Amino acid sequence: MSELLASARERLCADGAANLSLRAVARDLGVSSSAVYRYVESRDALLTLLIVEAYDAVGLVAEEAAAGARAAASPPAQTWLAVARGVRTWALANPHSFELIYGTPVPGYQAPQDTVAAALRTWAVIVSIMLEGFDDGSLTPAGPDFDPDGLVTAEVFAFAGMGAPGDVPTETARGVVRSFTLFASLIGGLTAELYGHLHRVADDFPGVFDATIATAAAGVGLHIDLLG
Amino acid sequence: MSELLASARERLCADGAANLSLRAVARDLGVSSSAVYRYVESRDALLTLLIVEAYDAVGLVAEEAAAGARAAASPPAQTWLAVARGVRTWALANPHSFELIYGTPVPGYQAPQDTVAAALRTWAVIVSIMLEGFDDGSLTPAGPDFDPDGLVTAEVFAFAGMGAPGDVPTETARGVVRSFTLFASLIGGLTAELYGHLHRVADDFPGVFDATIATAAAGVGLHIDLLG
DNA sequence: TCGCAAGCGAGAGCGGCGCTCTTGACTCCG
DNA sequence: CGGAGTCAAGAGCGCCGCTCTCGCTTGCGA
Repeated sequence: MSELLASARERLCADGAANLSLRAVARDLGVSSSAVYRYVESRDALLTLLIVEAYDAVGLVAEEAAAGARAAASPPAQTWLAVARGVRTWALANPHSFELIYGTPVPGYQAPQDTVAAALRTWAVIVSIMLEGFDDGSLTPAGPDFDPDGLVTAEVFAFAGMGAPGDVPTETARGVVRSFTLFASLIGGLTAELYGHLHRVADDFPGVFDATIATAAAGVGLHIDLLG
Repeated sequence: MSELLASARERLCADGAANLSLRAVARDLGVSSSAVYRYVESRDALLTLLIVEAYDAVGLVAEEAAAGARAAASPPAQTWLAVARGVRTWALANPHSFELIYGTPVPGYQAPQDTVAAALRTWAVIVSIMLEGFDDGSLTPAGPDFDPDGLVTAEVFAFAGMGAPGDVPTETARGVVRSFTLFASLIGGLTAELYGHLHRVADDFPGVFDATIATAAAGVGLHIDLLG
């Protein structure tokens, strides 16, 4: 079973998610195609396993980057930059895994509950950075005013340890909503780079990525220093 | 040929890009599968045609939204909001077309020159809004300082009518780089919403989208009024 | 020690796919 | 009337996901 997953990972790296073939994995293992079905229910189930692995991998990368930055006493803004750079490095090294989770969903669509827990790890890192910014007062949003009521689910506030939505100060709730911009700029920036939308547009990809992340973060209120 | 494209569009809407089958299109047309190869070289070539159509469609939507906002004498920030909302509406109505251009590239990768011209339409809209902001002085970036030298290609400055990179003032060049954040937040926000990353996180999808766009735009220097 | 059940893999087979090649019908023009 | 060109159909190749049946092995209770 672990051999099967290893072989599938390899195939994924080589051919991409769309071309991942159960028969090819079976051939790699020197086994008949039907034998694979003893271990995995279907091709989609195999993909789901790889999706969970990918979520865990990117979550781990984000956690480690954040921990490293905090160990160096970085302010929240620099911690976020470190996380974003870490995720980018991972995505460039594992483009097919990135596709798997942030690209087009392959089947009709699914999202079994297993994937949700793994996906939360990255969100947790973002939330923790926002909270850190609230606490040390370095969070000074340039972002717009808006009414945050009803935008996000109660689960999110509970997840961030803020209690019921009614108990959350308006400015804090706005901060939570704004944190989506961190996520969106990260996914969007990586999508643009990996899928060729910067072709003939950007020359210095890491530089453009940093600038994109830092500009979006400035709207959120995290002022990243790119010159230091 | 036009019937073929129409049928392919229909199949795309129904089944998605990954499941678009040349044989199915042929069946819809009441024609043998081999007959389709008279008109289109391969499945990928058919997809490329649809990709160009999608780029043109989203470009047109963006242009019309910008024109409408300008006709109403909106400031650049509100024009950008109108464009983003227009693109979102289009993406929700045509999710498979959105996937085609901003999702995972289906084949190895290609990007024939045909697609580049169509893709530029959307960039042109973004650039025009930025220039408008420069001109009327409403562009006040909260974004970080960085050295913009060498980040973007000379083509971009030429495309924006700014001449050679050496002639562009540093702050203007920074603005051009920052405009990538508009693009990234748009793609990232839509990716997150369409591909289920806001599941159990956001309640009010249009509201979260607006807030995301406006927050990122604030970093760029376009201050969108969401309350008015 | 024997017998049986459970687990496992191989192979054949189904329908569908992209794509190619041959064959035959139809049209147009010298 | 006859050749040339255009077009579609059909068969066929190798691939895919998936199912089913059939043997082989293993292990365990009698």
